[in-house]
Amino acid sequence: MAKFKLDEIDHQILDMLIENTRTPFTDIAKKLLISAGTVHVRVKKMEEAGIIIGSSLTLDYRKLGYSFIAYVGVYLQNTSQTKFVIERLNAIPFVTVAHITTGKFNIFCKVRAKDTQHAKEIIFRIDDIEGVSRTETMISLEESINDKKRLMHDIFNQL
Amino acid sequence: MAKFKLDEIDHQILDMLIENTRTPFTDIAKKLLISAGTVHVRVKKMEEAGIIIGSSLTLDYRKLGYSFIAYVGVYLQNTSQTKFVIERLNAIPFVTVAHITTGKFNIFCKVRAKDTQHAKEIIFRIDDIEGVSRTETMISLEESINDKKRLMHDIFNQL
DNA sequence: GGTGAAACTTCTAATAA
DNA sequence: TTATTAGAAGTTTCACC
Repeated sequence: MAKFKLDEIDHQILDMLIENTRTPFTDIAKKLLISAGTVHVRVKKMEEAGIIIGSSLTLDYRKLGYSFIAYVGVYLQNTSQTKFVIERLNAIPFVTVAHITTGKFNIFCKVRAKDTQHAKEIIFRIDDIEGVSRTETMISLEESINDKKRLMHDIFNQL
Repeated sequence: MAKFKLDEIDHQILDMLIENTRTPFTDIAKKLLISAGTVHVRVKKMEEAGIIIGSSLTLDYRKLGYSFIAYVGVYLQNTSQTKFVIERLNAIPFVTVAHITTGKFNIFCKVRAKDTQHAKEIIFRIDDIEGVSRTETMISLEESINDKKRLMHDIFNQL
């Protein structure tokens, strides 16, 4: 995967858009002392380059009644079953993230649920997938850090 | 945390905006056979209710040279150190997520890095935090599932 | 609640520098 | 690459259902 070169202006534009996707280009232009047209052209280029994949809303799932987060480590009987198990995981509602991993677990996933009862149902469905030998659940008591914006800063402040 | 009641229209609006935050309200209105003003008012209400917290860009960090993802389980010497350790974690660049958890680990975090060398530096910084007894790293070989959009569907298709 | 239209703001593409 | 500009498009408000 090729590394794409962004300059300071691109960085600032991304910074403002990461904070709020709907920031008007005119506002960005004013702040960076460039024209709105330039902002438009640069954003378009970053989209074409595939740097900007898309945009999404951040919702408060707790307010929708979904306050429960757990990470579930999955042990497989055999790694050849990985692809199959991922497919099955993908079909289980409320499994929002899954990674194939090295280390302790073969697959590692994130579950969002209403409460412990609801989470139990989801985790049991994971346990029941053919090829899963056992799972280990880590319940989140608090999401203490979750900061996309800072990652951008970290990337740009690297030497 | 109170549960907020969203109707089918709100749901559809969120669905379209989760897919692309910049979807014009006029497009949404056309599709849902309501007026753009209504879309505007409903979005504003969801923002005021705190359901919509904000919006953010989705970037391809691999294209920026950051292809490495790892999850790090942190064991503490004593849970009373949790708050302190979280603060320290927050000061380490490229630690993008951290949860306080029950189960195996006391704290669980996600690291985004350039490569294994870079990741090593970050993980060593985590190991060095006072109060951390040891860590366990799970390297992501593949992010197989990561779907916010589906979560919304799951929530709305619940009985 | 919702609508439709007016007033206002922003976007976008073409042209020019 | 960037700036300007002007027409197109989108947003937001408001009087009225």
